Amino acid sequence: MYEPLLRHIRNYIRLDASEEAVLQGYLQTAVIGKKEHLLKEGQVCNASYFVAEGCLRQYYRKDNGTEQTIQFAIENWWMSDYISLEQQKPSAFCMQAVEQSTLVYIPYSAQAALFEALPAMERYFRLVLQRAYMAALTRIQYIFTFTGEERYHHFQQSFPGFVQRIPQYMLASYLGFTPEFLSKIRAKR
Amino acid sequence: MYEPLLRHIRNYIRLDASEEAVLQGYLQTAVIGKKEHLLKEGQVCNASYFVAEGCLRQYYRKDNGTEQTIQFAIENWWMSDYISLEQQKPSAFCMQAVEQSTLVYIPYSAQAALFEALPAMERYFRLVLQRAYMAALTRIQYIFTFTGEERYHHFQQSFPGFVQRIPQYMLASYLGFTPEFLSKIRAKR
DNA sequence: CAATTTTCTTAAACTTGTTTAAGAAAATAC
DNA sequence: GTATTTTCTTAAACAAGTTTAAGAAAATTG
Repeated sequence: MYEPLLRHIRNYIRLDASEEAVLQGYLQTAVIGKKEHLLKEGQVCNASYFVAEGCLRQYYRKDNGTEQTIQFAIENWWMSDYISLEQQKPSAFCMQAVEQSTLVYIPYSAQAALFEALPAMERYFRLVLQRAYMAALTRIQYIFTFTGEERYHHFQQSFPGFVQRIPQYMLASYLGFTPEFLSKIRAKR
Repeated sequence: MYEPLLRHIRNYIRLDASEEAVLQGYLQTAVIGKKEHLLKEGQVCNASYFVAEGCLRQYYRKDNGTEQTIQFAIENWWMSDYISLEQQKPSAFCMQAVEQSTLVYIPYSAQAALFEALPAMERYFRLVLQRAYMAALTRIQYIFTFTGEERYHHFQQSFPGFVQRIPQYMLASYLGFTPEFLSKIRAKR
């Protein structure tokens, strides 16, 4: 169950077998069903989640009532609302399973002790966050550089197969347009 | 010269006086004039820069020749292309001083040794990157939730005075629209 | 301070994507 | 396996923001 995460960590830092055992002492696992929530707006986020299998999304509700997806997390991605987590304040976001998902997570209550016990994990998360940050900037770049249609085709090429896993309205909002417009794009082909 | 950075670090971790002295051994400072570049597209990024005074921006050139600003860094912000830095590959971005700026920076050549000498700095950068990542996600949220005009007014309220420090075409591209449209917005008042 | 370059403004025609509303197709629940 | 809910499609009128082009105002340079 922990193996996907351990494999991911090994790409960034070296932990010996005893350290990996210590790490597992601070982790929890969970299987969450489709459409179940890990976090609802107004709640305090109390863990960082690693997707071992499945898919999560982070979204919020706009004034007009529609849901705006701001991120997906597929296999080997971490997801959390780090602002809410770090400051223990209510989140503006929701986190939901797009499909049944297997998660490994660090409860907020265990986080500080984990970093004390295994300082190398600070580096791991520094590098994970560096990547996530750069991915977010790249996304901003795409939003400003390409039209909605171009972003859709690019997404489809970058994550072939993934488009089939999620409802189109979620993808449309992630790409920054309406489901109606996505239908229009698809009708062209 | 190092004081603004040391003050910033003290918000996140504790370093004693001797550790702060060690830290300074890995840092460099520079004063850079308006419009000078720290990085041009195609070059490998070779440092992370902390703005002690002044303002930097990160941008790239779109196909149509216009410059798209993706980030500003004002006092107490770090800026780098972490992808280019970490992988030592050519950057897609440019980094430029918007006004004369005083910088403290970590040369890539010193980075690994700094983290070995002061592991607490791993935590500092983990937290700095966490914030930067969340700021980028919040920005994506704003882009999708508000119209250009709303984003302009919101930016003006969030950073009063800053709007006066930068050319309008830079702000327009940061906010995701043309300078002509910004003129239109301003004409309304 | 005169000359040059950079930045800002205005306006009309145009493009991209939204809104509204209705029906069709899939998926899920009972 | 029928009923219900969820998701997807179509189309027309509309809104937000772009493009093009020209001139005006500021800032910078010599």
